[in-house]
Amino acid sequence: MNYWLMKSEPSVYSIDDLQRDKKWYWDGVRNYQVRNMLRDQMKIGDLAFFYHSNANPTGIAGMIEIASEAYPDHTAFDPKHRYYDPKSDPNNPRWWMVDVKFKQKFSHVMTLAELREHPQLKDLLILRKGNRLSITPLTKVEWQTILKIESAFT
DNA sequence: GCCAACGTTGGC
DNA sequence: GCCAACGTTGGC
Repeated sequence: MNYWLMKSEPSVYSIDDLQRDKKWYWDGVRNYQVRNMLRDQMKIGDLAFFYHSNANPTGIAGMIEIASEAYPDHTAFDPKHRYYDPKSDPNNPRWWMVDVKFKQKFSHVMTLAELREHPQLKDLLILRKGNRLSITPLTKVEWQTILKIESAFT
């Protein structure tokens, strides 16, 4: 069982969209480091926080579950799609995606400033300067700390 | 909108 | 293989 944090711009796809859809595919990963984690380490049943980036407010908006093994990201094959990549060959796909399921929407968006207040989260990758990976792993302690912060609001 | 940080591209 | 130029991410 692994724990993740997955970023999405809510203007593209938000926790509310996933709550409506129940289950969706996580497309658009176009970074090799993220691709490798998604393809090689993500397992069905892993849990992830859904993070809203480039938003107001930005922060953790809810919890989701990985619902499939990785499979080829078909949006890379579609010339009309915003995530099209001519270098991804259907016979040897460069980019991969997983399915995700809605679990829970947080009572509030947990901002970076709020996360920074907790010493247990000092090594959280998204708090590190310059970290731009759209998917990052969390330790179990980090995962539980964030859940505990959230539960204090409910 | 600004800009720091980082990834990718391509000339050499 | 180096590295400058360029593009993208994402907080603020």
